[in-house]
Amino acid sequence: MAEKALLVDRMISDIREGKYKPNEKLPSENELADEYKLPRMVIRKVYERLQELGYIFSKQGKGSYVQNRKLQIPLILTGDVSFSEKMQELKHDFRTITLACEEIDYDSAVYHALHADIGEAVYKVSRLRIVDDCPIALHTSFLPKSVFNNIENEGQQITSIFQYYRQQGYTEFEPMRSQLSIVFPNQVERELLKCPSLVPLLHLESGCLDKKTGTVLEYSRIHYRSDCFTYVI
Amino acid sequence: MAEKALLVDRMISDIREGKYKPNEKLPSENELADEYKLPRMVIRKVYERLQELGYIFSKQGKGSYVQNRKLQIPLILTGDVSFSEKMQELKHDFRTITLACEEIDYDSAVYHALHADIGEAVYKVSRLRIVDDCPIALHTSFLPKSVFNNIENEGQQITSIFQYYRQQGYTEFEPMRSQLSIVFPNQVERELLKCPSLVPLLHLESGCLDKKTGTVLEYSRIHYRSDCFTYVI
DNA sequence: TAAATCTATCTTGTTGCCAAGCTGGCGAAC
DNA sequence: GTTCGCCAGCTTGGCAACAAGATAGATTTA
Repeated sequence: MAEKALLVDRMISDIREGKYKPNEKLPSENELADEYKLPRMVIRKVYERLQELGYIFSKQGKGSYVQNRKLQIPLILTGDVSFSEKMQELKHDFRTITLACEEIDYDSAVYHALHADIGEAVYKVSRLRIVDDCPIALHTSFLPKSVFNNIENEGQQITSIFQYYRQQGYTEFEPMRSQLSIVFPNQVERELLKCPSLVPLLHLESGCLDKKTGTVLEYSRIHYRSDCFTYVI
Repeated sequence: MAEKALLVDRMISDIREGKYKPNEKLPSENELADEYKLPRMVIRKVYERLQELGYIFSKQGKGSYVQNRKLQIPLILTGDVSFSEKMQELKHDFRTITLACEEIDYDSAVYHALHADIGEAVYKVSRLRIVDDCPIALHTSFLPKSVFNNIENEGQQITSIFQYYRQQGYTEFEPMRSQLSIVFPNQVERELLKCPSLVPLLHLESGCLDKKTGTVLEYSRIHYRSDCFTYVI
């Protein structure tokens, strides 16, 4: 089965180097099987893997084709510039869809990060980041009602959290230490981000403090598609 | 085929939550197939996926078993503390194996990063980082001979690059801006890091300057196993 | 001639059967 | 009683034959 992994590596190199162009038809499974003297099932598994990694797509009865390459956006991970501002600087067609704004049940991890008590109301604001019509990040913010007391009405309108801070009178804020990890998308994330199951997501957990009072304004979890970004730290 | 992805998600949750303990035998393919009323091939694909993600292993004639979970090491990505020093602080059994120290042919990316001219000699030092007998990172440093003129003899002995800087008289240095991306391991990386093909690697590209003169001391590429770390930035 | 239909042959997708490996139990041999 | 060997029945692994979809060209039909 090492043959399979080797062939996958090779095909990915070929696609990245442009030996196969976007939308170009790849050799049929039988052709490749003959060429490499391997059973067709091995080639099938290679093609299935390439599909789930997002490099190709296959159509029954027709063949397998190279998928269009994704855009590569350089993204500054540190610093106190908001996501919206970062994107607009890069002159991409950027927009945000607010998926939900609702009060959540008690969750120890979230409440602990916000320094919130059990009784306190906390709102979850989920937003989908879309660049050039391609969903590229899922942004979930947790906001305490004690800090943003009209959140249930205003939450839907938020596109940039930093802008919202300023509207609420918090002009100087400070990002908290971020935790970064790599995960694979679950079903909901696969659907929202329109990505196959083997596209790793860069998961960033962070928060934001009010500089004056030290109050925790926000705790956030962001999932970035790792195939759309190069990150700068 | 959505059934497959769903089952994979579910089994991963079950394993992470400890519903299946390490080395515990999982239900046989036929048992699961009967339980979920799915063809055995679907279950087979689920188990194959879990294998390549490193969650389980299968033995022909015996069954499928839960893999021991990997250690989770919090790793500070920024800052000017060396990898060796970071590890020793965390009281892990840490060691480094130097795989190679050799002059490289001209490579535009490397030479550009080092501000080196075409004629100049550049050495590549490859090191494997091992924590608790588990290889967890592959560290490739590119060092110009003009800065480290006895590198061909001393390269094999380097375990900590920062220590080597100091030995060579560079006492104050400054990390350059790092680029971060997510990749899957190629064959060499799979073998060295002893990881299956679907463990994402966190690829960190960086460099180091001498603070006094501004000379580029080093350009480095590090591949971390993403399943062994949580990163702090 | 032109349009419709059929068919051969290519593609990817699916399935069921058999091979290979392991284990425990039964029974023959000593 | 003990040991060895055989075999039935489980496991995972692999493959070949078949199904289903697409298409181009020949054939039929109006």
